[in-house]
Amino acid sequence: MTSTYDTLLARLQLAFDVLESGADPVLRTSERSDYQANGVMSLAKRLGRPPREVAEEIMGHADLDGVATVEVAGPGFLNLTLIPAFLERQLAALLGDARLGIATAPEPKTVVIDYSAPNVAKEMHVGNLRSTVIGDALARSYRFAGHHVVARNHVGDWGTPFAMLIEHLLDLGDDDVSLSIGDLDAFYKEARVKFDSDDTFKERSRGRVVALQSGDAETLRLWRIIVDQSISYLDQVYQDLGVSLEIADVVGESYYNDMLENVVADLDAAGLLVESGGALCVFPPGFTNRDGEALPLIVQKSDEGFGYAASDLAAVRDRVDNLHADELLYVVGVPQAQHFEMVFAVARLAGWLPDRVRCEHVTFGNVLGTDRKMFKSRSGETVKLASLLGEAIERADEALKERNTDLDEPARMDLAVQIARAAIKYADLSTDRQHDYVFDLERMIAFEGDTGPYLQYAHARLRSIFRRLGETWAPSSLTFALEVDQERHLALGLLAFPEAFEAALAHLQPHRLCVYLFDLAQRLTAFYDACPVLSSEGALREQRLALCDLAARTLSVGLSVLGIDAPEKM
RNA sequence: GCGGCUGUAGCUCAGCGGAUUAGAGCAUCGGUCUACGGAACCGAGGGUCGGGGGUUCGAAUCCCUCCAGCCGCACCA
Repeated sequence: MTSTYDTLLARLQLAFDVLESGADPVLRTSERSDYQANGVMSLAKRLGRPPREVAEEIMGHADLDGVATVEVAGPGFLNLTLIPAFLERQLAALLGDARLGIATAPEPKTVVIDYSAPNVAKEMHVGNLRSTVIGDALARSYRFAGHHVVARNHVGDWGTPFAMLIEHLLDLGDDDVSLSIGDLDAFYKEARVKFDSDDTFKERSRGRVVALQSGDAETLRLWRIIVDQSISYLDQVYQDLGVSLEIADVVGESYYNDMLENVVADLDAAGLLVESGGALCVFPPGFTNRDGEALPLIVQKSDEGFGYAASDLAAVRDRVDNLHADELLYVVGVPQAQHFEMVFAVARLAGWLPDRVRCEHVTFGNVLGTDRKMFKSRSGETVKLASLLGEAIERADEALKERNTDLDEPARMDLAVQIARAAIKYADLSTDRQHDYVFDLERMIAFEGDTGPYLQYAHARLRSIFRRLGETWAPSSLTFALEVDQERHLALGLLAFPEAFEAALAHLQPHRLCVYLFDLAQRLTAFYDACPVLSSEGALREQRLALCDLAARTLSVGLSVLGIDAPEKM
């Protein structure tokens, strides 16, 4: 089906084109009417004509028969009101559409999304939360839109830290490995302490780096042990969190080791490589350091080791050449902005990143505590993801107990997990990802307000209607006749799902979808209050059931695209 | 110093390709229904959109400047 928005846009576009080809109608949903087109204002300015006059003229050209009525409002807005028959027809089409009006991409793209990327040797902590949650929401959204998503979990699994860990493992003995690195964090910290305080240990580690990078068999065997252990731990965390990343998506720094020499050689052959202070660098134009001098991207360090710039460049090549990416997305914190700008610039210079490939650093802000400082535990340590989720589950479970639900223990625990994940993910996704946000478990897990659990509850309420219905209800071709304001208001909300979804995707801003879903939930509860469903009769009852069905499906799909569960009961 | 980001109701946030009375949630106060669905709904108060200047018929939104805070600026990723 063609979405309501697209239908209106197409017709307005024809009218705008008459005055200026390609002029954007700037069509938006409106509080004053159903939709409004603001594009007249800027068009009038370009044309040097009075806006109202331009608006009148466009109105004359616009063929909106049977779709909407238009009036010029204020200085020159076009306020559009859908004609009931059209609205009702769109609704009926929506009812029969499993995708709720969202089109499948006509030209599916291969989108490589780099996200999560924890350090393999450490336990996952809040610092990994946003990349993981946002990246997963984007991955799911792209998949739903019909694109081919390749998730890349670019874990830190190489270099000096690993040499250090290997030496530590040797000290402990590797016969009972699961025991010795059972607690990853402790293991890492022990190694770190030795590295910092023990010069012989440090020396051994240095030597071990060389052995690692040159592919020494025994070293690699030990490395494997640590990495495998860590990855299975990571996999558990992703499962607990309900994140779609799989073990196969883990393609860490180590993967690119064999490609690094070619990166250097090819940059050199392209005449881009410059030696500076013993390091091999590329100086992309436009980057300077604090003294105003050209800033290098260091590809190979003076000790001949490779920095992360080298592996990032190798990854670009691999993703473009071997994965045939049309889009590269890097969901990584904003502190790395300059690094990525430089990597992308160098990749473009080297011809590894053709113009046709969209390449974007998807940044995000920090997670803050309620004191507005970086989120830390009471004792000042970084908070582990597992304990964060654990606390959220506990709170959710307590809340469920209070509600005195008839759930048995395992079912209640299962539900608590779904609620906890929703609370944490929604809080992260519902504000503009570029801003910092305050992590306040109490607020985010509340069942009232703009929270994940509230949306889940809105969905569950709808599902309970169908449960109480007793019989199976299937959407059939209905004729709608929306007479109550709240019905119409809800219907308009349902019709607006495609543009909300597409805006979130186009701007890589999941919060736009969150804002939409919360608004829909509010329309829904207002409808609930005003319109009895089960106690109404005949065609009215069918119509209201259909609205409930659509709302439930919209919430369910919307949440699932964000990576949030929509339980049937709460 | 250079570059980037942030500053909107008591609190947490939307809105920022300029435009019709600046929105929401929480909190506060006041209501609603014989609550099949109620963890609901309705309403009210509360904002010189950090300050100042500019562009414009019109600025929270664009430009400049100042203030406050955060981040990055060559061999750790």
